[in-house]
Amino acid sequence: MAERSQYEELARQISAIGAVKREMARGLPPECPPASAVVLTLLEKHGEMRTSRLAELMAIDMSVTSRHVTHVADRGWIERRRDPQDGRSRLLRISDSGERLLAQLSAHLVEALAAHLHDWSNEDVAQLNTLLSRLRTSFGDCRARGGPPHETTTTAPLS
Amino acid sequence: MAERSQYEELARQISAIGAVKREMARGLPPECPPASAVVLTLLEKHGEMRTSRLAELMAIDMSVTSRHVTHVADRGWIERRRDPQDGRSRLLRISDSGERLLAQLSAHLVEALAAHLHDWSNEDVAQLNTLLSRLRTSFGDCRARGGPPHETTTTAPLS
DNA sequence: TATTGTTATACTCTATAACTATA
DNA sequence: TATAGTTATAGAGTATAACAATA
Repeated sequence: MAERSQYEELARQISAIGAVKREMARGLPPECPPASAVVLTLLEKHGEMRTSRLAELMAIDMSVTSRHVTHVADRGWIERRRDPQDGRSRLLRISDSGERLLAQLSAHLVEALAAHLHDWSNEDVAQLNTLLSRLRTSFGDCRARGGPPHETTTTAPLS
Repeated sequence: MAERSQYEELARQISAIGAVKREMARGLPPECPPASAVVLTLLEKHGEMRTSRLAELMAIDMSVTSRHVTHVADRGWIERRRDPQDGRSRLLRISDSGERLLAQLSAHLVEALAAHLHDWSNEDVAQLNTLLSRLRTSFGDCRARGGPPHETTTTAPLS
């Protein structure tokens, strides 16, 4: 159990992380807001999935997810088809065009992060990733109750 | 220097932390959006300051800061006066009413965090705070070039 | 002329609720 | 009746640009 002042500090840090987020979002291609990049990233990483699953991974309401999906689908970056086993569901898959865009986004992202985090070791970044993943899990990942804990983490859980 | 996949994972984590942020914001009093809570927290912690300084600490544009300040000032939670030494500047100070509200907010926050993070040790939280602070510093704190690095951190830097 | 703060406008992201279509 | 997804509406947050007052 941590101390009160630590909790207050954590709240401040989380609140202030938005500035980093906005900085990372700078220089995205036109018509590709941050949320679109997230959609493409997740579809590329996890493969074809339903809209509801994507909403879980993004930890946002499905209504919002639906709008983001429409945005990227309208631009041909993903393909959207009916689930043959359930006519209500839609199956989402990244398209070739989306793959190309994502490769571009990823290159830009890595470049930006490498510039800012040049003095971070492999272990530093891994540790931050692990702690952030654990933080999200501790908060129940809010609405993301679908998958097992720590699913989005590539590093081992903190001992 | 970290690896590409770690950078991509970090971008995902930072993007997803918004869900935690929203969860923490739940249950705030009416007329007190998260940004107002941040304003009060910073004025209580750092004491009287100018609007431009507050904008630096919040890492947002001064135009946005001005709106947040007006919101809390309209509700009597802060006092706003002209700087006697520079008629252009405004000096901001938390009021008694603001102090009382902040105490309430803080209690609520600690309660929520304690509930979710009951299995986090003191050291876990401290480490996350340190890494987040360092992350913000590495990103230049964006527009917060005013103060020395790590100023908002209460814990020692990572060795 | 430069700086501090304010206001107007526009954009992104989010949630709730009402709705359609399918199970 | 319940569920997957869509759309309408509203609210919070942010940035840019134009502006006022002061230095």
